[in-house]
Parts: sequence; C-alpha cells; structure tokens
Amino acid sequence: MKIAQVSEQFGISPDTLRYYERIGLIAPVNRNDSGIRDYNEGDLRRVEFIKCMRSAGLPIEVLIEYVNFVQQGDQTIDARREILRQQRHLLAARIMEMQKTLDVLDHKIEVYEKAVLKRERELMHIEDQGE
Amino acid sequence: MKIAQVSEQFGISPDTLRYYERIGLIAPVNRNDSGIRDYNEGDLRRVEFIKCMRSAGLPIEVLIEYVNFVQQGDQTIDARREILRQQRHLLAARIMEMQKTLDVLDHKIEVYEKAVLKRERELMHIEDQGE
DNA sequence: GTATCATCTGGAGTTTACTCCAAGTCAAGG
DNA sequence: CCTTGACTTGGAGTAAACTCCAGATGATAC
Repeated sequence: MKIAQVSEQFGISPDTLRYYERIGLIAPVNRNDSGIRDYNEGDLRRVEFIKCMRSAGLPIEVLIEYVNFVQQGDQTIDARREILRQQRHLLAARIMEMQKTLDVLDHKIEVYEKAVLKRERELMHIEDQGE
Repeated sequence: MKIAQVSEQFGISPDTLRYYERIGLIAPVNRNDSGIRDYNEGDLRRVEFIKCMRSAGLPIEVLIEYVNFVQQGDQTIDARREILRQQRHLLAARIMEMQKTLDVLDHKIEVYEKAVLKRERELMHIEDQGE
C-alpha cells in the first residue's frame, strides 16, 4: 500500500508518516524497486497503534522508547509493560481532569441557557406591557 | 494575594500568570502602591476558571475570545454560550477518543502480564526438569 | 544602611509536533 | 519524447504555549 492510501486510511499526512519513520517512531517501511514506500500489514498495524496513542496525547518520545524496546525482543517485556502502565496511569488522570472540566462547562452552559430564558421572559413582559 | 501565592495555589508559574495577563486571557490585576500585583477574589476565580479550561486543553485563543465577550457585557451571552457549547462538544469527543486509547492500553497491558506469567511458568518448568 | 529577596518589564528562547519546501527521480498517458 | 503527477530527501519553517532572562525597582531582614 502506497503512502497516499495509508495517509487517507488513518488521517495522517504523508509528511507526518515520513516524519514518524525518520525519527524512529515507525520502523523503516519496505520500498519497491524505485525506492517508493510500500506499507505491508505489519506496517499498517504499527501505524494504527501510533495513531491511536498519539490521538490520546502520548508523547512521541515515550512511544519511540517503547517501539525501540519492541525491536529489542522478549527481554524487554517488563520494561515495555512498565511504560504502558505508566502511560495508562497518566492518561486515566488526564481523562478524569477533562471530565471535571466537561462538568464545569455543562454547568456554565446551563446557567447561560437560564440567563437566555430569563431575558426572553423579560422581553415578553415588555411586549405584554407594550400591547 | 501576591503572585507567588496564586502560583502556589493553582500550580501555575508566576511567569505563566503574567503571560496570561499580557495576552489578555486574564483581565489586568490590581496593583499595590509599588506596582506589584495583588489578586482579589474575582481575579482568583478567573484564574481558577482558566486553569480548569487550560488543563482540559481548550485553546488559549478561544478562551481569550470568551473572556473578551464576558467583558463586553450581557449582549454577548449568546456568543459566549455558543463558544462553550462548541468547546464542550470538542472536549467530549476528545474524552471519548482517550477512553478508547485507555481500553487499548489496558488490553495490551493484560497481554503483557499474561506473557510474563507464561515466561515464569516456563522458567519453573525448566527448574523442575533441572531438579 | 546595606544585602537579599520578590517582583516588575519587554523581549528572546525553548519545546513539541508537525508541516512545508526545493530539487530530484521515476512511471504512465497522449 | 515530453509532460504530468506521485513520490523521494534533507532541511527549514511554523504554531502553540509557555519559560527564561537581563536589568530595574522596591521592600524586608539584620
């Protein structure tokens, strides 16, 4: 699969895909005879994983460390699991914080809606008086 | 309340607090005779609100627009509510995306834990044979 | 009264994560 | 054969949000 299609499929620009490869976030992708990237299934799975993690805000640096460990084989399983655990922890905390903010927003929106209703009632009142 | 205490209370550096004021994210804070900031209750509430919104990732630009509307008084209530609604929508979407990633992480961690158990069982097996 | 400390300002520097660009190569269509 | 278009590279540029700094000032501790 060529880079344009991968870009399409995951909503990541070709520039970003090449950038990820350059910095070692995605292992080097196979090329065809003329040096053009041809993503295989493994590449696609890796891209999808990175897309998922990045969309939740996991830092590139941490992900590079993780994929480096993956490439070093089974003796790094403990280290990898620790990275994932730590990131899971941070992510859960961020979700909770965002949920709090969501509640605050909901409350504020509600207040604004009441304010609008109140103003509308007042306007009607003025019209009533006007009639 | 002086800037160092505010910084302490909200976990925002003095530099950031001054920066927020400079860019109009927080209204100018009152100063004492020697020109030093003295945050009053209103200031503190505004700082807390900004802290909350920023911690959930709402862009500074949007928040500046919002606080500008607040300063323009009641005729901007509709606009303000619309900003909050839109940001609420975006935030909810981000939370859902992060929740998905959290699930993926949990699954991967579980797999790693099984892998470790498997390896441990194998090691024990080898020891059994060794005995 | 002087040394230290917190604060002030405007401006420059940093970090993270892309994003864009120029110049070059290759394959296919007319 | 020539043009068009997708792809390549290395490197430069950008955006957002801080973060740091130098130089000045004013207050506080001894």
